[in-house]
Amino acid sequence: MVQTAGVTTARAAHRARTLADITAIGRAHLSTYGAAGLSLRAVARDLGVVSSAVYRYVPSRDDLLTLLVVDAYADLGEAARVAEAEVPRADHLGRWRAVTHAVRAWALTSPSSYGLLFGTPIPGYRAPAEQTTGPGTIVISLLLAIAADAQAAGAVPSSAGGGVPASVRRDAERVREQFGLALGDDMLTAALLAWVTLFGAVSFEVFGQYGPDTFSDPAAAFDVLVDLTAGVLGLTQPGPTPRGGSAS
Amino acid sequence: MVQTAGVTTARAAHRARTLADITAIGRAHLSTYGAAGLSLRAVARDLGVVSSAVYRYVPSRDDLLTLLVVDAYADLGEAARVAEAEVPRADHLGRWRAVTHAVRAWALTSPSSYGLLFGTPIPGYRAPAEQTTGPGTIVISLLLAIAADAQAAGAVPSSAGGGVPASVRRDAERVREQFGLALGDDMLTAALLAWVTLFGAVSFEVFGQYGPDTFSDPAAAFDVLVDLTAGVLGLTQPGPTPRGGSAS
DNA sequence: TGTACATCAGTGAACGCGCGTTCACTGATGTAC
DNA sequence: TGTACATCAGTGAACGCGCGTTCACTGATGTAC
Repeated sequence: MVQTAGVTTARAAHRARTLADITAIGRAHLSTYGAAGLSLRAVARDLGVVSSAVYRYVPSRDDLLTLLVVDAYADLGEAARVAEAEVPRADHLGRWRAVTHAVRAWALTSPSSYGLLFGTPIPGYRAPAEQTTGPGTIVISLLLAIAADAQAAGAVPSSAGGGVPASVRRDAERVREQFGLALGDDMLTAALLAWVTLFGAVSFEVFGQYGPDTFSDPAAAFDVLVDLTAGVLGLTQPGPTPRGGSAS
Repeated sequence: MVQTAGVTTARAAHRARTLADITAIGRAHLSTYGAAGLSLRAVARDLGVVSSAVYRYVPSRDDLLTLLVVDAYADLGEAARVAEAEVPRADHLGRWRAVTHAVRAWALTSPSSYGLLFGTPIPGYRAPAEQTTGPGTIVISLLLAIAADAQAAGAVPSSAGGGVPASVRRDAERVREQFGLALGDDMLTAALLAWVTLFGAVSFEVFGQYGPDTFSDPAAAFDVLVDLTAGVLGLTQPGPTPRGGSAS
């Protein structure tokens, strides 16, 4: 049985299970009716319970949405983390591919959850930052860590033709502090490009924005994009074990 | 007064105006209630008319959505076309910037229309391809035309590290035929990257996916991304008038 | 120019539906002594 | 181990609301002769 840590009464166990059921049903409804069509009454119906009963678990419809948002971020983050952890640390390109593939795979299996996180905002609903920033930050953290490791190993990113304007350099400084990573401005803007491209590509595919017959093999097209952005980052094939690569 | 071509009775003029009013109200409601919350009754109320009256103009709720989709695509396409037309033909980078800036500007002024086109699909609604493919294809056409001109003028795009797989090469061939443009595989994949990045960046900004304080000047960050992708395409500053650039 | 008929815009009532949320309640589970 | 009380899960009725769509209708506008 599912149990939370520590002492667990039958009541607490039941409560945890019911809450998990509600989340699961909510996620299913999300894909059928969309976020705007998510309804506590319909969830109650599927749970086999009278509509007012779910108010014992979820204070309001918007709180159910928040539950689903947090759940989705955690799911996505976990998928990316696990995939990335399986690749040798020194294989930066491999780690990069692992994260991007994990994001795409997760999005394709949970398109509506993906839409909840990265699609059109729901009018009248605002995800509470306190519960959201933690799990919502995992993927970008992984990407930036890889970029930092690659830079330390000597990777040279492309730089923007026009140079990096002052305002963006200041923003970059803040990001460096927030994540505690030593990343050059060029590497950071290259990582920004890669991040944006990753989610742009996944959105196009998941939301059906490519024409219906544009790609016979969307996975292959995705790989081309990933490799192109990896090139901008200066990531290369594993290469001979780098012992003590010189960082600038 | 607004008139359609040819003979126009007072009734026809009134009809055209009312239909335009319905579209305008629909667009406004889109931003307030979202696509899923768009309601014929609410539109009728704002139009100052009983709910059944709008059925004289729009056969159903979904048809109103289609009206808005087509309207939005046309609007976006027109904005991009006008902006691009103002730049000298030989200034490929300038044309590229014009299109990307126009897309971003349009999205920021009409976020909900942008969301309708490029956000989460609406469950149970599928835009009819016949009415949609024409106007929905303008932006990518403009971008590909610029890429083709740049290639003809000798621009050298970056190529993907792993090479372009066979399936994508076949897809590329189909795109070349569809648009009637002579574009190398590398240039085409670079254009794909740029296209995806453009809409990825705009979506992140319009949908509020960047953290709240990530960019003090989002326009500057956008420019960095555009310049980076322009670099991948091999676009450069205008340069001396190219008379008779050698195309392969 | 004048009349007779056809077309169309808008009305008002009705259909059957679903929604979020509150409230007083019953009965089961948990806890303190 | 046994009892008395507190906590909690779930019920059922009710509130007031909005929705899409259909239908028979009135009265104004357009057209053919």
